[in-house]
Amino acid sequence: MKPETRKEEIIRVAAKLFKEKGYSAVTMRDLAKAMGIKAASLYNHINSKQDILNAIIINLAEEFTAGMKLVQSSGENCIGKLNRIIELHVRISSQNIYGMASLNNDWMHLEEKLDYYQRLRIDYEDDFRAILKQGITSGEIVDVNPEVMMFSILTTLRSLYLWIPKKEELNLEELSNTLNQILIKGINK
Amino acid sequence: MKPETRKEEIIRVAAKLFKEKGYSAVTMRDLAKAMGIKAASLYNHINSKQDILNAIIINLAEEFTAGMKLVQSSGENCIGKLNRIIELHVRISSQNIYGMASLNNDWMHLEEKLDYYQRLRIDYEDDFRAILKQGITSGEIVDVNPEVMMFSILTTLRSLYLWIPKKEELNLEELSNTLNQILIKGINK
DNA sequence: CAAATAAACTAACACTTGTTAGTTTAATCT
DNA sequence: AGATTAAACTAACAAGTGTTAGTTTATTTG
Repeated sequence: MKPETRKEEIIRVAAKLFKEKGYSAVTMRDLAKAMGIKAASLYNHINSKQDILNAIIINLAEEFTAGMKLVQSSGENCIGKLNRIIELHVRISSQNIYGMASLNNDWMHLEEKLDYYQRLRIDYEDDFRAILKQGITSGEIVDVNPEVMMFSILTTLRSLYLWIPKKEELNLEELSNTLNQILIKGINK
Repeated sequence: MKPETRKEEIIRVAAKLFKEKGYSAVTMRDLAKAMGIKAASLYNHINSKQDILNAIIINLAEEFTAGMKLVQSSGENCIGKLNRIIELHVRISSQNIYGMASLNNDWMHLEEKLDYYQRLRIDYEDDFRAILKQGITSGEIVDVNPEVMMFSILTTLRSLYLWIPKKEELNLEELSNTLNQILIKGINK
């Protein structure tokens, strides 16, 4: 593990502040104070406030996309793929508690990167939906509206960051298993 | 139905803008432009930007609290109460698509009303948890970690506002039924 | 018609915003 | 030791912020 650069440190601290107050409510002076320096000094390391948000969100979105591609090529059946998607979200969310807040709540402030983010998001949902539909066709899962199924599962998974920090006693493997029971058993035939 | 006052109209339009960009990113000049007047004119009707947010969030939070009290006194069994809670969220969310965004994403900017809001929220979750635990004790629902169950169900219900507007073809009763199948069948014995 | 009221307006305020320019300090390389 | 570089600093900017004061306009009421 190479040590964190100053730029990475700024982005990490920014993500924490963005989670607490949202991107728009965090000023560069707030961020500087949290770093123990003056606002102008931040610009030795980053180009703009906007670039910090871009880095946080796009890195995460690409990580989810890469994870989905692995799931698709895993050769598992539908239920197995859904299990893997749950594990994917549990892992990324637990490693990026702060960044996930920006991904969920501040993506609309992306500006130049907005179109690219939305493309990744739509593709991810298309891939997810395809897995569900294939599972319905093959008779693996119950024939319920796949949009509602996807919404229910994805919303829960996308909000894990809100909840994981409150439950230190629960280990992540146990969390994956419990979510699997709750989210998947209800649609498994 | 009495006609909407100018103040109510401002709050309604503000909620819409808050959903699109978040409370902090919406300026009083943005709101005025959306109303077709100048920013200063808003103050003939409202006391402050803060008061608009308070009105949006606290009204909704109290509506949820009142709904939960009705569910508690309904005399239904655990599964029946959970069904009613789903219907409660579907109803309130579909009637307050914009306000629900503020409730979920901008509650941290409440200031004076923050403690009161958090009290309502904690009480609501305590009531919800009590229903689940009682269901586990009575053998009505599966013995899975009730925290994870509650998180999964509540997160989905709290995010309905994101999704209802995209699915005009799905009527609300059908939505309640489908959610009931997905969220509850997985924990029903 | 006169008076009262609701609701808009213009102008301005004190403060905060992201960012730039230029400079100083301390550590690292040759 | 001298040169380079990383990373902080002070000072300032132009624009935007929520809000207030005082005024005008149009509608409603007595």
